[in-house]
Amino acid sequence: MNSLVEENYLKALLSLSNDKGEVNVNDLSKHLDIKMPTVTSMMKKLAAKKLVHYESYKPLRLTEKGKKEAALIIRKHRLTEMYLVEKMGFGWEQVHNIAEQIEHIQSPEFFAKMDELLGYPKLDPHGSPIPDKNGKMVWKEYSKLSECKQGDTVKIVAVINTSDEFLNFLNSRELSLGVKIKIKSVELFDNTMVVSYGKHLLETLSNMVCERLLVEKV
Amino acid sequence: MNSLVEENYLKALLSLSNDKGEVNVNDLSKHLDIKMPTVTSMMKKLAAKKLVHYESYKPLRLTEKGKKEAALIIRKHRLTEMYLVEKMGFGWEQVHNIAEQIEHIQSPEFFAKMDELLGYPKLDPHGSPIPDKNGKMVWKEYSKLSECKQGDTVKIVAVINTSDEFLNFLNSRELSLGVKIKIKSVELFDNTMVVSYGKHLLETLSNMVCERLLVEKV
DNA sequence: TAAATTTGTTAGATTAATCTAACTTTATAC
DNA sequence: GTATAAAGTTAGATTAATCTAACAAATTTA
Ligand SMILES: [Mn+2]
Ligand SMILES: [Mn+2]
Ligand SMILES: [Mn+2]
Ligand SMILES: [Mn+2]
Repeated sequence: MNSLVEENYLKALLSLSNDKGEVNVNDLSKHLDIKMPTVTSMMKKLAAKKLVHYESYKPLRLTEKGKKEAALIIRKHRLTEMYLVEKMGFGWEQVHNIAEQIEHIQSPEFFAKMDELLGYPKLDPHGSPIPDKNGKMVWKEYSKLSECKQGDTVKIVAVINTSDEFLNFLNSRELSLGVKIKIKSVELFDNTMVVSYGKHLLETLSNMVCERLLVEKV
Repeated sequence: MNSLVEENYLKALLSLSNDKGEVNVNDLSKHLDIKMPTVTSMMKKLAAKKLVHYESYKPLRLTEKGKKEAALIIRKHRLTEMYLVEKMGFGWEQVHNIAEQIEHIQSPEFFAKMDELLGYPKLDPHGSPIPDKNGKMVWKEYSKLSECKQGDTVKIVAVINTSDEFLNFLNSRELSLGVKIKIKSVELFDNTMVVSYGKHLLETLSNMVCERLLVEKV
C-alpha cells in the first residue's frame, strides 16, 4: 500500500509526463512545492517499489505499474468529482479540493457504489476521461478553441484548467460543457475571439481563455 | 488544525471518558493499540494545545475545547454513516470503516451538504445521536434489552456495539432499529431471553446480545 | 570552448509519530 | 505494612517526510 504522500507524487508524475513519458525532477519539485532533494529521495523510494524508473541525472519515468496506480487514483478523483456534481448538487468549480482528499480513501466498495449510482460515467464534470478499473484512460482528439477559425461552429467538450478562478469566469459568462459556440471573428494581433452562443450574441474571449477550452466541430 | 492522528486520539478520549470525564492512559493505549509511552507523549502535546488536562500519574480529561473538537469529528463520522446508508444504499454493517476515513475530510461544505440532503438527521444508522454544529450531543435515556423483564414489549432504538460481526448477526435474525420485541421468558441461570418479533415467534437471544441492544418501552 | 547558469545529488538536520528498555509511582495482595 | 503487580514516565532509537547547505553534472550563453 502506498502512503497518501506517495500517491500524490504518482499522480503528479502522470500529469507532468510529456509524450515520451518523461518528467524532470525540477518540474515535479515546482508542481508539488517540495524541494528537489526531497523529490530525489522520494524517487529512489518509488524506484525501490518498482513504480518509477530512476537513473541519476536522467528524466524520471513511471513504470507500467506506476502508471496504473496513478491512473487508479485519478479514477477515484474523477468519479468523486462526478458524484459531487451529479448526486450532491455541487458546482463544477467546487469539487476539486474535496476530490483531492477523497481520492485517498481506501474502500473499493465505496468507489464501486459511486460508479454504479452514476451509471458508469466515462467523463468527469470537466470533460476529462475517467480511467477504467484497469487504469486505462483515453483522451478523445479534441481541438483547442484557440485553434479554430472564423466561421467555425464548435461545442465545448472539456476544460484544460480547472482552477476556481477559470471555472467561475466561465460560469459568469454562462459557458459550460455542451455549449455551442460560433466564431464571429479572430483578432490577428492577439488572437482574441469574438463569439456568439445561446443568449450571448457578442462575447469577446481572450486567447488565454480560448487556449483552455477544448471543443469539437459540430 | 489537528492532524489525523491527533483527531483519532481526541475521538478515543471522548468515547472512553467515564461519568467523571476521566480516561486512563492504559485504557487509551489499549483502545488505540499504541504503546503507553507514545500515548503519554501525545497527551503532553494535546495538553500544550489546550485540548487535554494532563498531570503526571493522574487520569486524563478532555478540556471543553477538546470535547467540542472530538464531538465535531463524531458528527462527521455519523453524518457520513447516515449518508452512506440513506443515500448510497450501504448496509449498516458496511459503513463504519468508510466513515472512519471520511470523518477526517476537511470541508465544511461537504458535510453541510450531506446534512442538508439528509434533512438534518438527529440519529445515525446505529441509533447513536449526531452531535450538532456546536458539538452538543445528547443520548436519550434508553434501557438495555438485558435490563427488561418477562412480559415487556419494547422497540429496538440503538445498538451499542457496531462491529461487523454483531451487525451481521442482527441482520441474520432480521433484527434492526424499530423492531418491536416481546419478551416471552428470561432464563435465570444465564439471563438468556426467549423473545418474539415479526415473523420470529420464538428466538433465543444470549445475554451478550441483550446487553448490546438499547430499547424503549412501547 | 570556457564561463555562467540551471538542474540534480549528497550529507546532515528537523519534526511527527512510533517503538523498546529501564525506571518510578500508584494500587493490590498478602 | 511490606511485597508484588500494574500503571505511568523517561530516555533514547527508528521511520517517513521534509528542509538547508554544499557539491556535482548538464546545459546554455557568450
Ligand atoms: Mn480535479
Ligand atoms: Mn476534473
Ligand atoms: Mn461508526
Ligand atoms: Mn454509528
